[in-house]
Amino acid sequence: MFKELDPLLHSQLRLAIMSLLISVEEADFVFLKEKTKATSGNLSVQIDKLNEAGYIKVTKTFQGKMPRTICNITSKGINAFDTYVKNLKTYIK
Amino acid sequence: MFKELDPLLHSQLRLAIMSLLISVEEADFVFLKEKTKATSGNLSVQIDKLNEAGYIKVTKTFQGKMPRTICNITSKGINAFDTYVKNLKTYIK
DNA sequence: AAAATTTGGTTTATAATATAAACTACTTTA
DNA sequence: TAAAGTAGTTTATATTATAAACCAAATTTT
Repeated sequence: MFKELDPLLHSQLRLAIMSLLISVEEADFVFLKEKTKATSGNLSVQIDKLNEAGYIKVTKTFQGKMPRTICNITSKGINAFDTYVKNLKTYIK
Repeated sequence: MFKELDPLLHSQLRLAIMSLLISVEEADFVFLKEKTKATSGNLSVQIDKLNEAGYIKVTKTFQGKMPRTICNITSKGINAFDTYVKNLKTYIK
């Protein structure tokens, strides 16, 4: 019947982040913030959660003198996203 | 870009309830409980929320001597569900 | 016919989550 | 050098989801 929905992905902002990362393979904090229209605080927290779950990889560098946070999706993340979408379809079909 | 997801529908259990009601047009508490595998308490609360939003109509009757709670989806509910699905696709496409 | 169990729920307490607001540290501009 | 901007993080709070406890009536068991 209905499949379980990964609670980590069943969140509007985290899903948006993953959706972006799956298509671009690399995005920084500013880019994600613009695209998702999220506040910095919310974005920061949700990036952390995805990172801790191993769904994305976060690299903190400096662009000249300014900090820069780069995110990439991992294969684990791609997998989780695909499964989430598959399971979601049991609800909306 | 990404469309807003109705928070009332972006919940695993409420989405499952709506998904069921959209296909059967009438279901009682026991049926919904079986199909969703939810606990009674959780189901009771979520039915209330959908009812208060006007997404479903709840009718409490008696089946012989036992109480029976019947739920139907409303046209407002059908609309909200359709919009939710449409908006969701901006994330998973 | 009591006692125990089941049915069909509701209410309440608690844990988890999302989000905004406040803050930090540094840089650039006036 | 003071004000404003950038790129975030931390913390506090409001919301949500969920489970546990409860209730009233019906049914079954002993």
